[in-house]
Amino acid sequence: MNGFFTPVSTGRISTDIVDQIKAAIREGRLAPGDQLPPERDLTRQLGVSRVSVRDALRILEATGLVEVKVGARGGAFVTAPAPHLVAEGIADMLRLADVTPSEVTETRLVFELALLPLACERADEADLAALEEICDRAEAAFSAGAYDVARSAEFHTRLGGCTHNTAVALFAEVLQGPLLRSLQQAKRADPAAGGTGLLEHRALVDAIRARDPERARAIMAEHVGRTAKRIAH
Amino acid sequence: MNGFFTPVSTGRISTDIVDQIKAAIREGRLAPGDQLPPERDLTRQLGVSRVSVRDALRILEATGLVEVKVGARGGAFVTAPAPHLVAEGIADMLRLADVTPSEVTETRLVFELALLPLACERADEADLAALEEICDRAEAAFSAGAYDVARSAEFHTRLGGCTHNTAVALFAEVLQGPLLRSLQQAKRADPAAGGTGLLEHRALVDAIRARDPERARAIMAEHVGRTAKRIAH
DNA sequence: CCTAGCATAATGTCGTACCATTTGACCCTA
DNA sequence: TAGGGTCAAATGGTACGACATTATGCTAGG
Repeated sequence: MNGFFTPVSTGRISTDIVDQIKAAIREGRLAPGDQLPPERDLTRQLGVSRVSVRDALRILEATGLVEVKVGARGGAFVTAPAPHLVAEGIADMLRLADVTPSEVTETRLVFELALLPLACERADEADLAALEEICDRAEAAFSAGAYDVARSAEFHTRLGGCTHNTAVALFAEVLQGPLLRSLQQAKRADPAAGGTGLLEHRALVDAIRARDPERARAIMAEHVGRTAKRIAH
Repeated sequence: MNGFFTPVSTGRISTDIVDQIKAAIREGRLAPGDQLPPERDLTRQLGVSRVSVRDALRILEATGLVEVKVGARGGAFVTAPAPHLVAEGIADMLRLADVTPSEVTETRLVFELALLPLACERADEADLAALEEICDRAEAAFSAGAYDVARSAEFHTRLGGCTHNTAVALFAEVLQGPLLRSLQQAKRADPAAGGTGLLEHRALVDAIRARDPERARAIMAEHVGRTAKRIAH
């Protein structure tokens, strides 16, 4: 006699709508760039009120699955992926989880060391050129006294891109974000540290160009290791 | 709980509210478990309409920062971290980003290999016991023909916990989720593979108990490497 | 014929009022 | 004391209207 009745509806209408649209995306009925019907149309098609539709769109937007533009020819568009949104979400979570900056730095140490062999193997000329260019700009900024951790993060993020593995690149980027705030304070306390870091960035590019994972690992261990020491825990 | 929030001005109102509450959480004025004022109170405190407040709550909920309960004594509560929410978000994102399962597996390979030295160094008796216990249950399930990738994921997630680094553990967990679907298909194609995997899990625990990072790395490389091969890309 | 500027329509955003639903707390009775 | 019923607090949902923003097309003047 069990199992005769099934739950009639899952609590909230908006989550139903979200699930429907997510499913449509998963199954390829909606692809990035596609436009969803206007709110007022969805209201009619789904037989719900505009508020519910809006709620659903807010959720999808927060998840990074759609982007909403206002005005004529506006509306909800299925987005190409927006890594920075996920990065921010993870950052929020890390903060809530009472993750200490030193823990994040340790994670960086582990992860960036591990991806170096891949980077050495796969980096192409475009990658190397991009890294060099970042170094150039960073050094110019340093001379002008405008160097900050954001530039350093740019280098490390691009380094992740050298693996030509989207997932690795995404995580590399994510690991930069949460740190910026606490690092920015550390940097002010020790403004000279930036110069050494820049030299190491250069050396790192050379090691990758030479396809020498061991040398790259040694440099990176020193480089991020010093950052770890600079962070009081 | 009065006077916590100030009226808003620019852009989309809901995002302003989200930012205010996020800031309150970041600065510790709101901690996990705390309850936000009711929608209608926030409406008055912020000088906006319920629609905006609701939008903000939906966004915060989708981000995993608050949980909304209905009914008396209900309302919006700042949540303890909800890794599975972010994991799901990342899964969606990875799908959209055209990340192939083999790319995710490669990331796992890189990351899990790198965290082994930490795990070997820091695993305590409780960690080892937990891993053994997972192995026990997995083997029992295997004998009963009920072994699936979720059990394997459990082992790998707990392995991340052995580093005693919250951030590392979180990433290890997150990396399991997106794969489950595609792996489930692969497993069906080769049901015998599970047994070998279980033996390797045992061997891995032994290596960690012996504080032998090299042996652990060798086993893990073989273990995840075979998974990588099993995934067509 | 071409261009600047304005009118218009499409679309999301915000506000208000009202009713429905859920759920815990309290009280009342057997 | 146990059980159930009622109440109140809170979110969930609907309807309608007004406003803001933007692309497009039309018109008037050069």
